[in-house]
Amino acid sequence: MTDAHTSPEFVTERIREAILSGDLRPGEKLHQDKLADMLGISRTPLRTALTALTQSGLVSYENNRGFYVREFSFSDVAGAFQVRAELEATACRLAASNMSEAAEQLLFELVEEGDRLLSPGSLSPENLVPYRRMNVGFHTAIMELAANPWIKTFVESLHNVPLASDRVIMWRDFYVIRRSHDDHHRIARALAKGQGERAAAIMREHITFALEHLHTQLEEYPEDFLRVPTADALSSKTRTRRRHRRPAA
Amino acid sequence: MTDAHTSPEFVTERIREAILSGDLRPGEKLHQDKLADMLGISRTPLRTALTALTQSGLVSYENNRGFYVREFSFSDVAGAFQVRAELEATACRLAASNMSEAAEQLLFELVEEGDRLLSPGSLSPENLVPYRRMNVGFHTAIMELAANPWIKTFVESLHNVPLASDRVIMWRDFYVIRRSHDDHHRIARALAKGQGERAAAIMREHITFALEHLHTQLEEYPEDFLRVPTADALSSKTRTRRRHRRPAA
DNA sequence: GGCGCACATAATGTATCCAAAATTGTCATT
DNA sequence: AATGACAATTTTGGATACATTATGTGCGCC
Repeated sequence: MTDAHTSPEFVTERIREAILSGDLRPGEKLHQDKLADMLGISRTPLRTALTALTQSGLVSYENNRGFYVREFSFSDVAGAFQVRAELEATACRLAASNMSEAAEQLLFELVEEGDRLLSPGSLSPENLVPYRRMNVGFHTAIMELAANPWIKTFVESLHNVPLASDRVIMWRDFYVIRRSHDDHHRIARALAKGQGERAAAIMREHITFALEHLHTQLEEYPEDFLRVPTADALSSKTRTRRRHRRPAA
Repeated sequence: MTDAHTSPEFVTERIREAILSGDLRPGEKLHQDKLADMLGISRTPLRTALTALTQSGLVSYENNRGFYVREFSFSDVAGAFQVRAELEATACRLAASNMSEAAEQLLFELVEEGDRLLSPGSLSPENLVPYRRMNVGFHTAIMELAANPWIKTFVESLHNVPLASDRVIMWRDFYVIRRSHDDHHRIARALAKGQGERAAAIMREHITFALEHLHTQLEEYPEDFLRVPTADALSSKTRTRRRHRRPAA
């Protein structure tokens, strides 16, 4: 079991994963009875999960017509990168004024961790998850140093936009990764020296380029991004709940 | 009546108003039974409203302990202004590339409307609401011209931070308003000429100054911001629903 | 007299039930 | 055969009942 304590919390995460991973397809109707059955809960907690997801933008809702997996256009994705670039650039600017010994050290440790993972000259599949963790950690650390909770909040919600999340990255071309991690180096150094504006500029470009690169990748290898939904990804491990049954007819 | 069609939508708005206006005080416990009774609905739609408000940040929630009106520190408010300044500045930069005849005209009409309202040399109380509408309209128009839905989404959610919303403004000093509206003039002109970077700079300062001014106002006239909750602001106009009652006690 | 445990109470969380709305399918009419 | 109205069915929305978790109180024990 995960450490989510109440079922809405739990199933929210579950459904979010299903949507981001493509198991639930954009536009698909989220049938309350069926979903509740699959997840082994009743409709009440499911509905709270769905309204939460609606607010966070992953799900759309129409009055008396129910919930649907929200569809994102490429322009939505592009917009998410644009805003993320600005927000994280701002985070750099702010973080520069809040640097401490400990903060500096944390950033450099993360960067070194990245160096270790990339040192073989390629990113092996088993290092992919650690690298992603390092990457998320680096960006998160800066947003926390910025000491402005809104930045982190909004960036997190942008990570809910399917292709804008860090789960899709460009592992095809090692040079791109290396260069991207080089940005991390420079950002860390700039922050350590209190060069907030410089760090911001590098960060803006760091993210802007990621969008550009995603765009070219999408055109060259579109199949990489069309996830085929696995059959019954949502069926719960717990026995499927026995539903109310009328005595007889 | 508002045009909210379903009861969660309706009561969400109702509770949001109550919180932003100060009728529900920061930190106050949101008792489900009592609130549902006051609003004349059952706990089910109330809970969906509360989870929605939780997601949008106005309400906090603890597992099995219920909902509370979220408390904001001044630093939260300041952070909201900071981020809003960046987001709306970005909106200007983007809008500059999307200007059309109609867009230009819309902005100038809004600015002229503001001129009319300020022409008496002071802002009379009955013009306060129209001026606020004009102001919101102006900022919204630019965000829409930016054609990046995330900006508008996030800025709207920042307006949920009590003192960061446009409902609190500095009507004490007419010169401040006049100068603020002068910013609108310059922003409109800059955008019309395609000077995105200039518009962005003005907008950033426009909002940054609003924070600074709020800060000084808070120190000088703190009583203006301590709203005394009206006795039973939430009791519904419709007859209060008769709740389940135990036989006797 | 203070601390802690146990029970009572109250409030939250979830399931079920009922009502209202929407969708679908059928039939009659043109 | 196509279209529109109407009925049947499905599905959602809301209310209530039930279960579970927190909390407050009192009693006993140390």
